[in-house]
Amino acid sequence: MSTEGRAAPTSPGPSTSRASIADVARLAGVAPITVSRVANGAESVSPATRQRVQSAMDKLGYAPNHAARALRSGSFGAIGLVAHRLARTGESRTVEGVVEAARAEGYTVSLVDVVAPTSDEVTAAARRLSHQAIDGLIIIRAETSTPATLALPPRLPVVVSDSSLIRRHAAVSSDQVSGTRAAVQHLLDLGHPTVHHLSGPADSSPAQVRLETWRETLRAAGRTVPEPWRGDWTLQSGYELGARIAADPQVTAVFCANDEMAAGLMRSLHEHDIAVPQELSIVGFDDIPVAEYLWPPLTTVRQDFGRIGAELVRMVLERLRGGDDALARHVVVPTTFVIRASTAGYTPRTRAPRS
Amino acid sequence: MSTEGRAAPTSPGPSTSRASIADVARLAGVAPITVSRVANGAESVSPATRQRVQSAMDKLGYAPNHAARALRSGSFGAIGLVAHRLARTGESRTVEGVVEAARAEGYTVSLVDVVAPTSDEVTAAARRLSHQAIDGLIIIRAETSTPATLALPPRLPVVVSDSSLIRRHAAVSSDQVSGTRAAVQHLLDLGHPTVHHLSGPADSSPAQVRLETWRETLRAAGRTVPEPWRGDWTLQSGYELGARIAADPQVTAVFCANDEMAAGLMRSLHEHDIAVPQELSIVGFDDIPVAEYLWPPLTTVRQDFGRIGAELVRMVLERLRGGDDALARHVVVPTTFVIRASTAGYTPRTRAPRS
DNA sequence: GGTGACGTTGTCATCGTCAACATGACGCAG
DNA sequence: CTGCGTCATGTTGACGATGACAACGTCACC
Repeated sequence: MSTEGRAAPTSPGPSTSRASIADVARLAGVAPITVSRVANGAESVSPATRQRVQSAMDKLGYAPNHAARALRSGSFGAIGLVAHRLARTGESRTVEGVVEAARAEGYTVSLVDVVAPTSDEVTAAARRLSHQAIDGLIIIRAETSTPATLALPPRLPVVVSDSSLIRRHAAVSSDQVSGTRAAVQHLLDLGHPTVHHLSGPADSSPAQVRLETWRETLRAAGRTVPEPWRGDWTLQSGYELGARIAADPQVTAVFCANDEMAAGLMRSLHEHDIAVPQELSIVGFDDIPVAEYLWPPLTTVRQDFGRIGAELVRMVLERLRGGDDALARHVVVPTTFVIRASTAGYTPRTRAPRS
Repeated sequence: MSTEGRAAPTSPGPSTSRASIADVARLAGVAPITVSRVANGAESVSPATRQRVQSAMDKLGYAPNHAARALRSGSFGAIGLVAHRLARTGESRTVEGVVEAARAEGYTVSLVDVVAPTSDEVTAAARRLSHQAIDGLIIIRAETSTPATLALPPRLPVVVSDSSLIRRHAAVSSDQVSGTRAAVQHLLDLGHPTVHHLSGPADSSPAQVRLETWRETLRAAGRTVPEPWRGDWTLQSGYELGARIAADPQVTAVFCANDEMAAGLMRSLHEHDIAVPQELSIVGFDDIPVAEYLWPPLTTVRQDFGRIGAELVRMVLERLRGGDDALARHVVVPTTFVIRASTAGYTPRTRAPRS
């Protein structure tokens, strides 16, 4: 009497008490292990038994309990992903790349975001995730200005993208240097005396790289390096700085650290009646979908975010399975310089800006 | 001799054999349950013991095994999320909303995408997820044209967004009807004899709603209903259809089913030398960040994707905890009509299009 | 000094699955 | 008819954490 039937769901959480392997076994009149064998493609089960088990499973709507399976096997089939502001173009496309690559490998992705890209926040997020069930961890654009050591669970494979953590962890990054160089050189080749820069926020590692490379390229060409303007990646910041850029007739070429700021800038120049590219050339970065359809179509540096995502997954899984330390620690994904119509040969700006 | 020490990690997967609660207990000289108590904020543990356990945990880098915890408690602390083409604006912003809301509730999000928004694909994705450890499921924009029943695990709370599955599952959707009506009415109020429509793909439920509402609004106003153009949400499709729209001098007002297509269209009209809004008024849908910075700034219907994401999470958790069936089955999130500069009063188009 | 209350810590059992080993049935060669 | 291999199926136990309950020590109070 005491062992008969299933106990009422008194103790465990308010969970969905789904059918377990034992229920199926009872209904099919077999041992639990047989059900397990059927559920897993299985080795040697007679067709008759298999059939009986199968219909019992269907009848009860049985789905294997992943927690139990993970507990038993020690692996979860999931990769953790920490991102910041994931609705932004680069982020969301990288996330998409990660998710697609993970799916191809039979993994799902556990996503958490951080409110601010500080070291503490990322640590907290990683901890939150490691309390979750994950086999590896990907951190996208951890724009920590203070690269304190992240307190991560030991033995958890970690791969980061474009961040100041590159030195401490395996990493995937875009070839920002080549992209930036191509962009700046393109403008110089067009005859512009120098190239101004609308940079990203100071705490962003990619922004720093683009800024540095821009500076170096100008220096290498023996040009004067003007003071850069500091934006925050948003369209609005590009738009607002546009007023200052319009007011300075020295500026004939601007390399923007991303396409959004370039778009905001172009809009502002429109309003100030400055013709792009006749009076002022603009280059962006990222190649967001709308870049090609702006007016004029934006010359920019294309990043292959999908590939970055795929590489991130590949590296995590490599570490997961191999365990070897002889693995590549840093993969660089090439960028492509795309010339459209927002750049043109140098001509001095003559017209006074309209206020 | 046989029972002493831990067995070499022969049997279970190649997993990271992290320290277990037993290891910590041994090191601290206490029982496992005490470690458990310390790990969980705990009730009654003496400061001395707590301290000892804490340092043992730190020393071993202990992190609780979530699989075991989930197995015991029956809940996973994770919400499954199925999305399609998640790098698109609406999708990525909704995902961001979901992730933020989930974090606030202490949940993480398990993300999978589907290659195509078919019923089969979504079912497969959901199954893949339910093999994962999730407590509830959110399906974003399942644009199934054939709303066959999804074969989902029983008792798994499911909430969908903007899809043809609305009838079968709890749902959150934008108030597309009001938004569309406001957009079309705005153009009619400006004196345009009728309003053309650049619609989304036929298999998209939101596209259908916008199309239907546009049609009804025109009918209610007693206007002729022109044949709609069919796009596929992309900038490119808007751009390509732009040639035809430019060629038809009857067209003076176009309601586009999303901002991307509107942007593509505007670019095309630029090239055909048709002035927006003087000769042709355009309204978009979504209010993507760049909409405000296009030239001219785009009049559009703003969707509150963040709120949609938050509502999705709220409804899933409600179902998860309450279990009551007396819960709201359908939440509508308001849209906002944002008037900018891409619409103007009606004037007949006189100039012949260029080419 | 004995008794009970309380606060701390431990024992046992359990969640669902699956690897390892054990058992049983059957067939076939010698 | 015996012995052994083969295949299908069953039994046992362990993965790690933790709820229920028990046991222990300490202290206050009568």
